[in-house]
Amino acid sequence: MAEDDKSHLTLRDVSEASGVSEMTVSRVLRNRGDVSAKTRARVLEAARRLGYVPNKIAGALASNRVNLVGVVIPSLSNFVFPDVLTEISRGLEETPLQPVFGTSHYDLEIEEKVIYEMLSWRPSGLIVAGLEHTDAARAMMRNCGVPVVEIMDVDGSPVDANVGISHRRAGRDMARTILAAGYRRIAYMGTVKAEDYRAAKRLEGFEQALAEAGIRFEMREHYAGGSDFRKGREMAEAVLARAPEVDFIYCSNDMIGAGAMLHCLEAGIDVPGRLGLAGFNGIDLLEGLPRRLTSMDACRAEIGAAAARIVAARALGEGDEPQRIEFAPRLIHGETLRSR
Amino acid sequence: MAEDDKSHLTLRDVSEASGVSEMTVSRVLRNRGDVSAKTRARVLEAARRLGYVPNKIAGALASNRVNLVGVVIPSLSNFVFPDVLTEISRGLEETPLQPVFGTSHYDLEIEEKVIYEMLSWRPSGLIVAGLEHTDAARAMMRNCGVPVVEIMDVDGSPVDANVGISHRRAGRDMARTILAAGYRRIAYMGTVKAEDYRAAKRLEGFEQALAEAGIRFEMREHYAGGSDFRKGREMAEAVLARAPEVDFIYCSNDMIGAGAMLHCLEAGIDVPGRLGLAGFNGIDLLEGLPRRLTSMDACRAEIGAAAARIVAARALGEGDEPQRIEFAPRLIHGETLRSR
DNA sequence: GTGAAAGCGCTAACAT
DNA sequence: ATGTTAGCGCTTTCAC
Repeated sequence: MAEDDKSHLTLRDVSEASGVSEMTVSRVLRNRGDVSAKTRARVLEAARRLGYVPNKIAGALASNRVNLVGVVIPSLSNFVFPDVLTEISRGLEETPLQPVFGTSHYDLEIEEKVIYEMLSWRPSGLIVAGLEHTDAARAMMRNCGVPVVEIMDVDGSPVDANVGISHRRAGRDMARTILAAGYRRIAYMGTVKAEDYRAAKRLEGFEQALAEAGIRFEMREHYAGGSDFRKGREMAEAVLARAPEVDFIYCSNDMIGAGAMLHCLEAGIDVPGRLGLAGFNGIDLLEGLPRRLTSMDACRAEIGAAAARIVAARALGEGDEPQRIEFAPRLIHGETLRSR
Repeated sequence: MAEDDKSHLTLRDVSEASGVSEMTVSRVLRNRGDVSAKTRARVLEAARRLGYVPNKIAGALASNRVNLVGVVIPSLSNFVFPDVLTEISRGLEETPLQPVFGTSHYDLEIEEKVIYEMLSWRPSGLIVAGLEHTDAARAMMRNCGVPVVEIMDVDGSPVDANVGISHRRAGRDMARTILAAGYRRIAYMGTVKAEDYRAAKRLEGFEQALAEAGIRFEMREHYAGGSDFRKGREMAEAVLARAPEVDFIYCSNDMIGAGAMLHCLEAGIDVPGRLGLAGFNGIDLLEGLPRRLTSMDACRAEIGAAAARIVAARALGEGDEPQRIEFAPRLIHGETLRSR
């Protein structure tokens, strides 16, 4: 392996190996312009033989085109976001665009840094979860010159395009459904994370609908950290111990909702007769639990797909997608809400 | 906003706005070399005022340094990988390196393309799940000139560094544990995906240990697609209908293991007395199910952290990490294996 | 159909 | 402590 000492092959190496000018080699490798079949074959053969991998850094600088789409989400350890990412990737598959992910850990300062990092690569577009950002982040997004889509949430003022659901409305609708089913003594179990703006909006909408019916939460139980079955169990137990009159627990997400359900079934509590339960997100992985949890679909697949379409359309100048899309969260009428 | 028509600000703009040479502006923005406090302040002020975002494409080309680490995994819709990603990110946090993710959908051809794409950005390192790759992919990784860490699995020949567990051994150990507990009529439930090499290796190790005890599977039930509770339930039901004598079901992952458990409990089957169950991965989100599933920890947090350390050490030329690490998968002795 | 020249926005290396 | 020069590896543009 007495190769040259330079760490990477360049177009020039392929040019020399094939006896074709750099320019034509470049054309062949990008499938651009007319190149005779013979030349093309010579070039491809040389490139393959050498194991040439084009340098996109140089290409991007020269062409001022970077086929990357930055995607900024709060976290990966939450069913919701991998789903959205998967859908965004799928939506970008038929385009030259490639998603690049970054996470903010539900921290707007970190989010600002991540957005800055992403923009410094001059991507063709940006997809960011949520409508809450630092002023600096908002300014960057406004001035970056590429399409920006804020996703998941529509309750607020987007910088540019926006695709999501109204979490306030999701909370309100769920409350009305629960009230219509006859439940009256309602408790809440949710995260304490003030930075989970969407959960907070759902709660707000929920409380508003309760207020309209002249009702207030019997109690609210908060938790920190990740969401799992165990936490849901423990919290449900605590709620029922402290407020045994409660006849419904509204949970900020499906994991703790499912945990609560497991606790209740084990404790011999009649669900949904004596106690109703609801979560949020419509996690289908949970199908197969003893009872199907009543929940609300966050439309994350649709949101990811739509965001990908909008970015692709704007970045590639094709089609013209609507720039504001609000999906209607669909109630998933499981078996933890009595149907009356 | 009658700004200039050029889409992005350059160093030159900041230079002109601050009356400092481009070079010094560059130094300030990178915290390199000595710059007087006064000049530094002037530059920073101008940069902030203009909203300048450096162009990393140009910087990378000029410096021949790209602080990106490519991470290639099969899928995001599988608990395992988000976990590993999170740990890799965390491990890279204190370094200038940034992870960039790509998924192969368990397809080696796609994996090859993703690796090619990643390498074309000239990253500082590469982390790839698994030891199975196309020849072309292997060649690229061997010649790319940056550290490559293959993770998750150690049963095979790595191109460069390697961190993982032996899935063959994991399967063998689990089989021995099960046999030691007195189970003899064993069935398998797992994916048909031939591309899930690690699951296949576990199965292989498991069968080998069975063979050593003169035992063969009573039956094997395969499924396609994602893993969820429902699938585990349905398959367990099918297994027990067709082979009622079975006293243990070994499941290729925790999700279907948990589904099987839920089915058995509901069907009034004594677990683990009449029937034992085991999965793989040690998914802690599942804690809180009616029974704790016996499983095996895949050490994914340790693997992610170690891979990050190796890449960082090699890319930044600090420390010297071992280049081959095999973790020992730890048995999680749940409540679905009788302890005798 | 092919090639030569210029330059993308930065940074390394060398002045001063 | 600050400035000048050259050039990273490609693509654009224009000439042939």
